[in-house]
Parts: sequence; C-alpha cells; structure tokens
Amino acid sequence: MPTARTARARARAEITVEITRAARRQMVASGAAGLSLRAVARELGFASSAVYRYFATRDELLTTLIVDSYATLAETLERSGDADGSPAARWTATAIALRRWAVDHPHEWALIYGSPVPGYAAPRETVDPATRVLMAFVRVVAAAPDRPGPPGTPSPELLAQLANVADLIDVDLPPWRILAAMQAISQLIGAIGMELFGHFVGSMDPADAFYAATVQRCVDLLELS
Amino acid sequence: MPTARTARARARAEITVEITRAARRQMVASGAAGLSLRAVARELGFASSAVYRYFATRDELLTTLIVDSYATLAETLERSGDADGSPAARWTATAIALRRWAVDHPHEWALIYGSPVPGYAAPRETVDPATRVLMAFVRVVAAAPDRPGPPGTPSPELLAQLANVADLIDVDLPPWRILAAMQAISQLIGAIGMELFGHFVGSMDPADAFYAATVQRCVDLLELS
DNA sequence: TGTACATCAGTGAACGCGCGTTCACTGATGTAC
DNA sequence: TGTACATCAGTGAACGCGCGTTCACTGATGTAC
Repeated sequence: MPTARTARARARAEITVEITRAARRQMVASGAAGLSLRAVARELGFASSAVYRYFATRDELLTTLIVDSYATLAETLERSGDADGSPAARWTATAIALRRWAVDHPHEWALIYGSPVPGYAAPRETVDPATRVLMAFVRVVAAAPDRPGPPGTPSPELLAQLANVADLIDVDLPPWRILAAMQAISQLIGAIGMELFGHFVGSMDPADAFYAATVQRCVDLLELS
Repeated sequence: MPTARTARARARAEITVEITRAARRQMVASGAAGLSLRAVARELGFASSAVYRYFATRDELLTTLIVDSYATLAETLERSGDADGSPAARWTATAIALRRWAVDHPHEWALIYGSPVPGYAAPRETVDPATRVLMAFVRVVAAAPDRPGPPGTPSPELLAQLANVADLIDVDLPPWRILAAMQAISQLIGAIGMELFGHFVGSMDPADAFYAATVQRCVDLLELS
C-alpha cells in the first residue's frame, strides 16, 4: 500500500513548503541577508535543529527561495504576456507586470536582481529559472514580424555572443533583435532597481510615468509596432 | 598658538580617515552587510570601544562610506568627462569610466547602487553626493547643441517631474533631454548591475562589447552626435 | 614660564543578544516476513 | 494479521562564534590664569 508511505512523504513535502513560506515571510520583514534558520524554526514552533531534516544548510534554503522567486515571477510574466494583442501590446503588458511584481515583492526582487547575499554563492540550479524570466520577454519579441533592424552592425565579438545566446535559449531571431531584447530587459531591470532602491526619491517619484516612457522606448527600439 | 590645538585635531582627522579606510578594506572583503565595528577596531589594533570616539554608531560609519563612495565615483567621472572632444565622445568616456569604476570597486558599487543594507536607512546626507554622480552625465548633455527631440511628448505628470528635476539640478535642458538622460543613466546602471551581479555569466560574458553597444545606444537616444 | 584644571583618546571588562551547526536521544511511522 | 526491525521527524542541550554598545577608568594633551 503506497498510501502509508505517501503519508509521511506528504507530511514532509508540506512541512518543506511551510518552512520556505516562513522563510519568505521573514525575508519580507528583514531582507534576505537577515534570513535566519533559527528564526524560521521559532516561527513554526520547531526546535532550530529540526529544520536540518529539511535543508542541509542555510544556503540550501536560500537557493530554494531564489529558485521559487524566479519561478513565480516567470509565471506572472508569462500570464501577462500571453494575452491577445499585438507584440507591442504584449511586450508592454509583460514589462508592466515586471514592475508590478517588483513593487509588490521588493525583497524577493532584491534577492534575485539586487546585490548578492554576502557569503552566498548562487549555484547552477538558479540559472534555468533565471533564464525563464528572460524567455517571457524573448517569446514576445519572437512573435513580431521580421524587420531589417537599425543601420550599423554589432562588433564581431558581440555577434558571436549574440549567436551563442540565441543558440542557448533556442530562438531564431536576428542578432540585432537579441541585442535589443537584452538591452531592453536590462534597461527595465535598471529602472526598477533605481525606483526600488530609492534613487528616484525626490525626482521621479512616483515612477509610473517614467517607467511608462521607458517601456515605450524599448518598444521603439525593438521595432515591435 | 593654534598649532597645539591642531595637533590633536589633526590626529583625530587622521585616525578618522584610517578607520574609514579599514572599513572600506573590510567591505571589499566581505561586503557592506558584513561590515563590523569590532573587526575594524581589530584591524587597527584598537579596543572596539575606541571607535566610538569617532563614530557614534555603526550606521554613521556606513553613511560615511556611502558618501565617500559617491564622491570618489563622481570625481572619477568628472575627470573622464572633462576631456576635450565632442559631447558624444565625452559622454562615452564618462559611461566607460562608470563601468570601469564599478568593475574595480564592486562592493562599493553594490553599496550605492545595489540593494540597501538591511536595517540601514540612508539619511539625507547621501542625496547630494548621489546627485553629483548624475550631474557628471548631465553636464555633458548640456554641452550638446539644441535639437528638436523625437516626436511625441511626455505625459503631463512626467513633464512636471522633468521640469522639477531640471529645477533641482539647475540645468536648462528641454524635457525630452532630461528624460533621455535619466533613461540613459538608469540603463547604464542596469547593465552594470546585471554584469556585476552575475546575470551575464554564460551569455554576455565578458560584457565589454555589450556595454559598448549600450553606450552607443544612449548616445543615439540623446542625439549627441 | 608655571601651575591647576578641563578636555579628550583609548582601555578592558561586561551586558545581552543572535547565529549556524552538531549530537545523542526518544518516539512515532513504515516495512518485511 | 502480528511481530521484529529499520527508518525517520523532532527534541533539547551544547559548542563556539561574533556582534553593537555601555561604562568606569587611566593617562596624556590642551587651556586659562
């Protein structure tokens, strides 16, 4: 009877989820660097040592948090970008969703796009989920009709890197569009970081209008409309 | 005789500098979040309590570090942007210097443009030095000849914010150019953050060519050439 | 120029705190025959 | 179906660590007369 075995396994899975949820709640309150196994255990009413049945180490818990954050962000973006409409509209929706998620989850944003947590080195496991976020944007770009692109070709090294990226993420886009997509994404991430980390206080605050203009700029650059 | 008085004052100033230098060295090793008054005192051969003669609190030391980082960055940029040449060339030089400084001082970069240090709230003192960095770019833009700018006007709220910024930093530039400058700067900061925080590993790595293309894109947008 | 007093730098011990991780253990849950 | 054994979750105490900050103190440096 696998039911019996499943009972323990299921309990295990549930508690694992509860731990990551508590950890995420704690991160919301005090940031990723302040994440503490002991505090998580305390919140759940466990002995601190009990957590070690589920995560071998604090870093392993952090990695789970990072992977989960990328995943929920990617899902959010995919939902927003899947709506009907022109590529320009879909791209705009995706970009707006990116900012909304960041504003709603500032500590999770900081965890994945802010400075690395001191003493923590992100393992390979985090690469795929991170790529999925990029893909939410690239998919939309790939749905746009071909264009000749702006005059001027990228340098040979850049061309090689762009070809490599296209290969890695398995999309068939001309180099200029891969480049524009990477630039657009890092521009959005940059703008959101400026807003979230307080660099717009007293100037572009609130940043809605600025962000809207920035998104529009990316649409132009990508020649989506 | 003011010399006698100056002797103690000078010693005080020197030791203050030594403390901040030790703190910066420590930050290079373990990041801003890992900065510890006790470790600084240890490195200088002081009792940990001695540091309190110079900084009332750990946060005060952090603020000094932040202000100093902005200042040295701003100086670096000003030197690079002051060279002779067209506005486009000067802007490019400034942008390249920005990245070089970031790559050479990754922890200081993270301190000022990364996620905020947990439990630390940046005081007003940090605003002016931060603005000086922006100004290093804006000065160059202001040296370019007038242009009509791209078609399409910013929204009224954005226009108001842009006018406010122009007023705050006391430059006489059309709104479209203020906007373009802010976008360009946040794009550069975004691209550098992506590189520094490991988001280009395995794709745009090394990021020199990508960054050069991004700088060029900013020059185009600003219509500097 | 000399003396009495005030200022200040630096000491060393202590307070109270939280952390990650280990370890021997108890008791419940699952498995094989 | 019942029993013997293995697996596993959770406990509680402990190790060893570092932290920010306070406080009463000593001794040197500066100041006023």
